[in-house]
Amino acid sequence: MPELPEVETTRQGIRPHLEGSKISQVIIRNHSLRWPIDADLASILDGQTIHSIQRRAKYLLLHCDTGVLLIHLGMSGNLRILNTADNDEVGKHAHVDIIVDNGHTLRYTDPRRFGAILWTSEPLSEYKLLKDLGPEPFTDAFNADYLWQQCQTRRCSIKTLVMNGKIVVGAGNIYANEALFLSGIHPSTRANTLTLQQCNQLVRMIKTVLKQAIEAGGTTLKDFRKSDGQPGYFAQQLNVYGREGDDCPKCGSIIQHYKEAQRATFFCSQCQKLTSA
DNA sequence: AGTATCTCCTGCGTGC
DNA sequence: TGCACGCAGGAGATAC
Repeated sequence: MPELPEVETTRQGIRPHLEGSKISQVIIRNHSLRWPIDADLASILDGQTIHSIQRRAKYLLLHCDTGVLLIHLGMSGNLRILNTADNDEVGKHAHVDIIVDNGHTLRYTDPRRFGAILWTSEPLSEYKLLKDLGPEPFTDAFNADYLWQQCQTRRCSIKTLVMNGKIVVGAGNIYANEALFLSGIHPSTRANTLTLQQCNQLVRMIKTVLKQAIEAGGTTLKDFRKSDGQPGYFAQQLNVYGREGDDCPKCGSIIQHYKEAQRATFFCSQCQKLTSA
């Protein structure tokens, strides 16, 4: 399941093959993603140059001549770089091919179709899906004071808060679990009861765990593959996520599992005490 | 404004 | 072996 590290890994993988290239053909086999793909997308993109590929939250942004192509991988989306000449077998869920003039094809595959491919020619700062997003986790804007301020007016659990893209982007379920474990904070702790010191620790751990995951090439649980088809290796570094019943790597207690706001939540009851309800 | 719930979809694991 | 079923999950939409 692609979270920020997986999206960033994908960006780094596809960028060298696409930046500066010109789109020569777009094949859309299935328009039905989370939102329907623009019926005119193929003709809009035809002949445009991909100038740069950036990332905002979990959106990949392909800056073209007259606008930006936004790609979200959803739950099961995946981008691969293929050699156009190879004529690779088109899988059941290979919904879109973007063929460029340097011999490469960008193929979007997404079994669950929770992802999105959207076109916009308006400034990104005004684009609906991006304008209300919180800071990127690696920027200085995401710091202890900021998080603590955000916590003050909210009674939701700290795990829910951290996963809220309006607070900070990129901390999905896996990494929220991991960062809370490394911070020694119980996932159900009410946000407005966190101390500044806890916020400081949590901010540092979110940055740390996301950075380590990017360095490992992302987390491959079921279906994530990097753009070259290889899995990421961060799953081997997970302390609590998916490890219900295992020994806590810090203290040896048993890792617990429950649902917090509909999401699978893992923690160590010794290392992550609930300080207040 | 903040929070909880619903929703999209397919593949996989489980139990019979 | 096969089927029915439940579940996972990012994040926008919707209802309080």
